[in-house]
Amino acid sequence: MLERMGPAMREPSGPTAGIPEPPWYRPEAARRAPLTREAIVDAALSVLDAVGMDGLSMRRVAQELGTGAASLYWHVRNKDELFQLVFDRVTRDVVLPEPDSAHWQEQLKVLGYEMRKVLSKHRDVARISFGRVPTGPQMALLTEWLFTLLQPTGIPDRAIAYIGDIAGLYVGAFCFEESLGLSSPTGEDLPPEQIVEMFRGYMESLPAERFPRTLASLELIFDFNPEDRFEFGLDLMISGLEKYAERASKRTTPRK
Amino acid sequence: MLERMGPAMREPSGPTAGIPEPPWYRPEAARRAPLTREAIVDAALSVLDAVGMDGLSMRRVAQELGTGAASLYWHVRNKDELFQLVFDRVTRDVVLPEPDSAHWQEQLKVLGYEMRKVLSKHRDVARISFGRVPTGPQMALLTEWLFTLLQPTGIPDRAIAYIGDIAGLYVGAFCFEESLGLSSPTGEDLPPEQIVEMFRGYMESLPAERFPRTLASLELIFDFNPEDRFEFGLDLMISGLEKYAERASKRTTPRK
DNA sequence: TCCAGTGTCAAACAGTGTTCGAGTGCGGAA
DNA sequence: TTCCGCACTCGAACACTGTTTGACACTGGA
Repeated sequence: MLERMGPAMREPSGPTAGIPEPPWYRPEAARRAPLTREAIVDAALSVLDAVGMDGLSMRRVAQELGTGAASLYWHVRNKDELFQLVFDRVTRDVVLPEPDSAHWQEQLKVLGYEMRKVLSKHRDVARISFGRVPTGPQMALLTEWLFTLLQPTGIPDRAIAYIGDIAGLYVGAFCFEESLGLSSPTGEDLPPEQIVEMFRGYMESLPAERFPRTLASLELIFDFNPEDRFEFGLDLMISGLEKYAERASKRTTPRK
Repeated sequence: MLERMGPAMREPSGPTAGIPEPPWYRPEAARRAPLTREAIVDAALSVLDAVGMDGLSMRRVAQELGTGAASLYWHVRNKDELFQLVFDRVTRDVVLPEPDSAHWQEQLKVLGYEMRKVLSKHRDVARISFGRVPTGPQMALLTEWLFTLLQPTGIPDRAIAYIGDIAGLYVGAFCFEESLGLSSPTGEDLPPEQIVEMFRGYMESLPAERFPRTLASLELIFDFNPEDRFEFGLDLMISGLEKYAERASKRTTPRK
């Protein structure tokens, strides 16, 4: 007695149920793309956009592909590797301008914005990216680009090596926090504006004699403009770097 | 027929098994501290140190307290609130020096180190902290401290409001990444030095004609000295801030 | 003596990542 | 043509997870 049916007979029940289909008509194969790493990453990205990182389960990704969770494990070692693949796929989209050392400040800023754009393109990708290093060609290209851009400015190599790391950390962290939104400290999930209101109410209740400056600047503290804040951080790092460049150029062309 | 036994009879099996104990001798009550929010947070911290954030489950925390998971939910809304409580508890330990505007650079650095110290005291706390805002008195004190320290330097209020945010982001992100360690891009878990070796091997295999600078600086790129890197980032932000202070002091006491 | 309220907790629920092993179809060798 | 091994699929199961339910115990006050 046959317990398992061939693919042609595994059709949804209906008026044609039980009637075998001709062997050359294989609806499953036609309906879905072949199961490859690429296809799985695509599916994972759709799921991510639809339900976010917390909602993404192997079963959900498999469902997107019209198959079962176990099938994914032939192509992917585990969920973490899948996330890494998603991350690698997404970071492929970073495009770097031709390095121009004369305008290194602007170009660093462009890099920052570019990374932010890419991390914000798909939901929760920033969260996935965090604590993950882009391995592969993309990282190599970026490293070379950074050195090409900054070496002529006199910034020491060690600082260049560090800045790549730290800028990545900053942009990643910023986007991560942004994508998380703020969560209620009491654990319930409330609309964000209500949470902000909670915070604000608490801050306003502080005793004026102990917190005069905080209270006077409440407007600024609660004026969350992500664009400004992001740019401020970038500017901070870039003008920090300028010191290295200046010091180096002074050494090269002393004016004394 | 009694299906449930009283606490005095739920003793571990052994030679005394089955023999009732006098009612005034209640070993459970004596053995464990009363179940309070404080006690739960304590237990969570021990569990965290023992098995890390991924290993921490409500059942595990309950076990630490000699009870069941359900009991925790009377005191704590959910796991997320428990994490927030742990975070609040840990950040209470941040101590700030008396603000001294004449040495604001050093003091900002001290703040950075202090935050890093606190986040590194317990395992995975940095991970928990991320995307979480310290609410409550600690945040208020820190905000007031920052304004007190920086307003006399001429740094504009808006920049002060931003820097608190961004510095927190930086330190949190740094410790987070540090606490994660690096994870293999293929998802298997390997000893860190082996992963570094993988990366390095890949980088060394790059074609020399396209990646001359990267290859020349490989030593620097793979010289991961966390202390240096952390300090570099702090310095970057602080010297970035100095520009604001300089500009402001020039405006106040013009030398032209 | 009763009662309301605070607190406890076994059992169950719906979900997770991952593994196992039986089963499939296909390319190529015999 | 027959057969075999291999790449691949996937239902079922395992050992977990966070959280809810509802019955129960205990305590202080009326």
